[in-house]
Amino acid sequence: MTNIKLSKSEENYLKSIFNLSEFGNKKVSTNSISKILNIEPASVTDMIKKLSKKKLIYHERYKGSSISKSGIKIALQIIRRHRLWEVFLHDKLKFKWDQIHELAEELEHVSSDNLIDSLDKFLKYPKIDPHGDPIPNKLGEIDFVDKISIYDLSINEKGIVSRIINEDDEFFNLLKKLDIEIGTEIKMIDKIEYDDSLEISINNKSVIISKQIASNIKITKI
Amino acid sequence: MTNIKLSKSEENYLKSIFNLSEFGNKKVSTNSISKILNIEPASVTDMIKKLSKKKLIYHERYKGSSISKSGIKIALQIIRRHRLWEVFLHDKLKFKWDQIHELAEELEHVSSDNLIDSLDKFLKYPKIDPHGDPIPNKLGEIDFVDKISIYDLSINEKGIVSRIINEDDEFFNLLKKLDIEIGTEIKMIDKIEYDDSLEISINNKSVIISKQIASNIKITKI
DNA sequence: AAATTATTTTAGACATACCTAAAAAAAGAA
DNA sequence: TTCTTTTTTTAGGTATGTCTAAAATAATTT
Repeated sequence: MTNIKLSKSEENYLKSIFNLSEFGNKKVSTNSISKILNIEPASVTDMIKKLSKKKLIYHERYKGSSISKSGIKIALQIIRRHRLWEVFLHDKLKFKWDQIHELAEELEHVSSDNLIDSLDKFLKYPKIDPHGDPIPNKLGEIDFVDKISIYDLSINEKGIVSRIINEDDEFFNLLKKLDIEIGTEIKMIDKIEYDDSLEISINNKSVIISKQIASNIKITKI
Repeated sequence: MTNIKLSKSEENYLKSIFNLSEFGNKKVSTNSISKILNIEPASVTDMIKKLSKKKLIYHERYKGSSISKSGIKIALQIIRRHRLWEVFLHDKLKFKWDQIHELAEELEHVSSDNLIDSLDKFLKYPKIDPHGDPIPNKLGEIDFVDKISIYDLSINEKGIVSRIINEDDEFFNLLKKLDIEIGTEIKMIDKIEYDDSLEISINNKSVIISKQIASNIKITKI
């Protein structure tokens, strides 16, 4: 493996490009990278040239960028590091759910394979992070689990909360109040056509959640 | 507290200057910093100017630098972070003794008070790192323990290994073979005048260690 | 005390990763 | 299709942290 050590910036760009590309399937515009990283488009163009030269992405002038095989491989390792640190921060250091992302963003750039593999072992090889996102293994492989919208449950069907998409503070507090977190069992009681809200049961208590909340929660059927 | 966020480089310089200054008591030469950090003296001069402007050190042209009160405060926090990560790497991730320094060197620059305090709690507020060096608390206070040379034990007196100074691989392997690590109980059996070697007892087995080895091991009497 | 050597600083460069302003190309609207 | 708007790139600039070569100062030797 050609293991060139990337700078923190290069890693951040590569991760963003990977995320925007939907697993390498879509071309990514310069502007979209600019927006995600909060860096001016002109600077993004500079970095695109740099990553292209390293064959981590392909780029055609004025036509957007796509991530290469080796780019994907590296991006998955960065994501692996990020998510393992998130598990550590949440499960071991007892950080709240909405505080771990920022810290993991720093820790992910401390990149020793040895360190990450030991951390993985220490955490007992977790498959998902505290947001319900899957953690790539050493080889970059991901266990895909069928995640469906909460809407896809029929009346009286049950599911387990497996991913919570939104990350802001208010949303987090709301979910806490509702006793919803990753792993929570949910049963569909009723679908209210009028405003697309849902009546669901959590720990045998029935609550009504709005369309907006429901659409940010993914589940796996059981 | 004026909490200016320092760059990784600035932190490394400050830590080195603190270490060279013997707790702020000695002036530090540009050349000594240069040697420790493996950076040319000209570059060190540049950084000295920068840290002076921030009042973290004092500097008189051609006369050396000394670290300020606020510089010491920050240096101790960097050292705290470093040593806590070392405990984590050693005790939790099971890294060997001689591998932890390098990794902690990276992790120490991820500087969130919240993170470090949580790590401290998770590790149950350790007082010393795996090398036996004391860990400053949140306020920068250090528990000084009387560390004496192994030579100061009289015949039949006992002590606990509390610090191992040297860090190279060979020395580490030697100590492992002798079953000596931080916390090991040692009893003085005999002092051999001829070559200043010592006969000591470790776990009831008697061994002879050379002057060179003995001088790199500190103990506390019990 | 003068000469030599060592240390420290200045001066001028360079790479990285940003920026702004303006030009070039592509996309959308009239 | 031509005009307008949006996107992307180029050109030139800045701060950080490093470098080398040369000058200034301090320390040591003769």
